[in-house]
Amino acid sequence: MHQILEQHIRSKLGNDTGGLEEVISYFKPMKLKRNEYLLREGELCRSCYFIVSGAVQVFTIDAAGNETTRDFIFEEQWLMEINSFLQQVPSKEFFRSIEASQVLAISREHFMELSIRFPQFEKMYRQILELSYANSIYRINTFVSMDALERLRWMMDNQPKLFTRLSSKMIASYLGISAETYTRLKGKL
Amino acid sequence: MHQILEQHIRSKLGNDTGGLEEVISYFKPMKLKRNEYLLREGELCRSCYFIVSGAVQVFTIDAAGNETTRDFIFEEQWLMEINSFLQQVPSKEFFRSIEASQVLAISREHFMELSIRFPQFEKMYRQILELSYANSIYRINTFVSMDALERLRWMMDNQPKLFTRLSSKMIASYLGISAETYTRLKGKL
DNA sequence: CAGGACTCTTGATAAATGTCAAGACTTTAT
DNA sequence: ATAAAGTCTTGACATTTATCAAGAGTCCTG
Repeated sequence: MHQILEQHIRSKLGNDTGGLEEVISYFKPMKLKRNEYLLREGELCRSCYFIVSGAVQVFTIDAAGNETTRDFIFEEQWLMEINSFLQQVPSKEFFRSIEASQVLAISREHFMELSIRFPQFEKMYRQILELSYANSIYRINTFVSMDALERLRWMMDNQPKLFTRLSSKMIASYLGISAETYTRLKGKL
Repeated sequence: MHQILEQHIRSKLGNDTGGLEEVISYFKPMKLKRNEYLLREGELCRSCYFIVSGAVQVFTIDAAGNETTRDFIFEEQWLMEINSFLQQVPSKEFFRSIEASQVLAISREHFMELSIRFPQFEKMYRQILELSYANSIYRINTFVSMDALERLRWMMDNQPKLFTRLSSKMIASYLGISAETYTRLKGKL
């Protein structure tokens, strides 16, 4: 598992990766079955996760018990509840595996230490923030301006891989619509 | 104008602000009347902006000509179209002043230079990214899971200041609903 | 392999929201 | 000061989407 993380970091930073072995040594491997929780609402997000294989759903549950999905995290992607992780306040989100997954976890304390000791680690963190933020802006703009059918078309055009890994229920939850509406929209395409 | 930026940076970084005067000297002042554009869809975002006074609307226009607002940026907040700024690809968003505003602008080239030469500048940039990203996540989660009335209630509870500065049309655009629906929802509260 | 849980679909109906039109009012520009 | 443009509201109606219910198929799990 650590080798995949090493390759990932090299692909982000190129060859200027002094101390990479030590950095990687702080990541602890975890194995998840399907439907295991990495984080629940109300808990503190104490770790940053790198998904080596598998997939994790990031979602909230509203007062009526409905799940809505903010994002899916697949292999070679990073995962944290940034507000809870940075401010150590209760998480608003759940993280749950939707496939058997291999994960590398680094504690908040080690993460902060590495950010200070290895400027290249901080640089990579900043790059991940930039990418995540840019993606979240796309999500806001598509979601606020489009109706359900347009959002589905947008998803098919821009994130077709999601359809190969996710159940209809998951896709509906990501689109912010009921499973029934999703079934009906599929019929229109 | 530069003094306000200086205070802002000190409030973010504390006293470890070596080189602050040089950093600030790269910011060029601009004055905007109401309804002037800082950025249009299709253009490259060549600058990062610090709003000294006034307010700017960040919005997109869809195929039907409808405007939807991603965010409002007020005094002492930062503004950029991050994807266009970093990748130098065409912007998807418009930036337009909704009040007469004073703005400090730093070019992409100077921004990159300062990030390399002044680690404290990069640190502040990272803090702004973290905050912006965390805010965008709240926006996604509230928007995807709530209906229009719930979103209005959320906005009144969490961002009451917006109602003191913005027209009904602006608020409706931020909530992702028509102006007529906004009028009717107000009647329910 | 048998039962139970879950998924997907379809129908009927209700609720939410958009669109179009019109009028009163306010702001802006000349 | 006045005309033009924009804002806010209300009504009528159409469209979109949710909710509830039921059934067929699938997948776990003991």
